[in-house]
Amino acid sequence: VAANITNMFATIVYVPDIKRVPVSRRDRPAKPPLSREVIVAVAVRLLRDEGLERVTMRRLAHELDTGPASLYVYVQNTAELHGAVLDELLAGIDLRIEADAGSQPSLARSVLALRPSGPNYLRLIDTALALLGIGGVPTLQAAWGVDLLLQQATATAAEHGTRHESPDAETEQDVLALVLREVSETEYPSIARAGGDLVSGTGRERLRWAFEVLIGGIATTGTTSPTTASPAAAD
Amino acid sequence: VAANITNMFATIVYVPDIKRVPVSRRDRPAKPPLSREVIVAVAVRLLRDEGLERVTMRRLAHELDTGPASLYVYVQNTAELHGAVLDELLAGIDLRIEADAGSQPSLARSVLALRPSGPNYLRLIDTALALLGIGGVPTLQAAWGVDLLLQQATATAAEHGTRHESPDAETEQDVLALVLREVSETEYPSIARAGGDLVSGTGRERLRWAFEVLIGGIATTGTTSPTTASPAAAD
DNA sequence: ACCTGAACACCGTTCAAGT
DNA sequence: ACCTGAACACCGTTCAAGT
Repeated sequence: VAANITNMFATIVYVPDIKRVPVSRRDRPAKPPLSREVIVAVAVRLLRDEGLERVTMRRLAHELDTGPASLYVYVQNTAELHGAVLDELLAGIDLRIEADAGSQPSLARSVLALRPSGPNYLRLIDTALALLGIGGVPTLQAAWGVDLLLQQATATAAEHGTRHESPDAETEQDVLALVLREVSETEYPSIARAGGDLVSGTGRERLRWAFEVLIGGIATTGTTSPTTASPAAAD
Repeated sequence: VAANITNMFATIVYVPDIKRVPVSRRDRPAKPPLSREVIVAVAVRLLRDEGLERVTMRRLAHELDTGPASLYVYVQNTAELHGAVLDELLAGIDLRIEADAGSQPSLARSVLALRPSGPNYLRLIDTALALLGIGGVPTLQAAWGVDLLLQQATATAAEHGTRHESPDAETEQDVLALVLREVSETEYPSIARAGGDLVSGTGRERLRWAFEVLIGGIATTGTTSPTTASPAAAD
C-alpha cells in the first residue's frame, strides 16, 4: 500500500509524458476556433515545451493568434488556467499502476495558490484515501495525511520546476553543497558533522524516502481532534 | 525534542513580529543613504505591511525614493533580495525557546527557488540537526529529515502567504469545503466517507500534527543509502 | 564608486467597441 | 454571443550617461 501511494504521488512530481496533445499535423491550422478545450490543450503543450513560467495569458494568446482579452471568455484568470492544466495532466496518469518514466517540469506550483477541484484531482484524493484506509489508517489521520502528501508532492514539484527554469540551476546546487561542506566547524558543528549527508542521494531516492516518512508517520501519529466522519460501517 | 523542533519550524511559518525595524520616527527622513542594510530593512517593513507579493524591485525602489536600477548596486536580483529578507526574519527568532505569538504572511516561498545560505538559515539547520541528534536519530536520516522539515515549513508558509494575498481567500477555502462535502458518493466514495475530516482542525493544529508526523517518520524510517558522515565520535 | 533616466521586454486584467 | 484593440497598472533587468 505504501509503495502504491508513493508511486501515485511521485507521478505528480515527475509528470509522465503520456498524453500527447494532438496539435494537428499541419504546421499551423488556419486559426482553430477558440474554446476552453483548445486553450487548455495549447497551454499543456506550452508547459511541456517551455515550462510553467511561460504559460501566461499573453504568451498563450499569442500562441493562439489572438489577444489576451479573448481568453477571458473561457477562463477566469491565470490561476484557474493553471488549475485546468494541472487537472488535464492528472487525467493522463493511472492512479493504481506504476507509472515510472519520463519527466516533466513542475506545474504543481499553482496548486499552492489554487487548490483545484477538478475531477482528476478529486480522483487522486479519493484513491489516496482509499489506499490509506486499506492500510488500516484511521479516517482522520488519512484525511489530514492526504493533505500532507499533496503538499509534499507539490512542494517538490515546484522546486523541481524552478530548478529547471534557471539556467545555472546546477551551479546553485553545487554552491549549496560547497557552502555546507566548508561551513565553520565551531559555528555550525552539527552541519559540519553531517557533512555530505545533507546533499547525498538522488532526487528520486530522497523523494521515495520522503513519502515513506510521511506514510509511516501518518499511520502512526494520532491526532487530538475528534473525527467528524461517520463510524466505519461494514462496507 | 520533537516539541522543540516543531516550535522552531512553526516559527518560520508564523514569523513573529519580534524584530521591529527601526524606520526612524520622523515621517520620512530626508532620503536615507542607500545600502544593503537599509534596502533589506525597508523590504522587511514592506513585507510586514503589504505582503511578499509587494516586495518587488520597483515597489521597493519607490519606497526608497529612487529608481529600481539603483538597487542593483546592492542586490543581484529579486531572488537574492527575498533570500536576504528571509535571513533577516530568521535572525529575529530564538531557536530554542517557544516563540508563539503574532503571525506574519509568508515569505518563505522564495526559498523554493533560492536555497538561501545566510548565517541565520544555517543556524536553523544546525540547531535542527543537533536536536534530532539528541533525539537519537541517525545522522543520514537527520540530514535528509531537515530538508523535509524545511520543505514542509516553506510550503505551509507559502500557502499561508498566498491565502493572505487574495481577498476572497476564505471564500476559496469555503468553496473547497463545499465541493468536498457535496461530492458524489458513487464517484468518490472515500472522499464522501471522510466527510468533514478533510477540512477539520485549525491551521495550527494541522501544522503541529504535520511536524509530529514528519519527526516521527524521520526517526523511524531508514534509508537505503550509506552515510557519508564520519562515525559518531565520543563528543 | 555610486546613482539614475530611460528603455526593453515582458506581465494580468478590464472595457468599450466591434462583428 | 463572441471577439478584440487599446489601455491601465504593473513587473525585472540592463545600460549608457551622469555625479
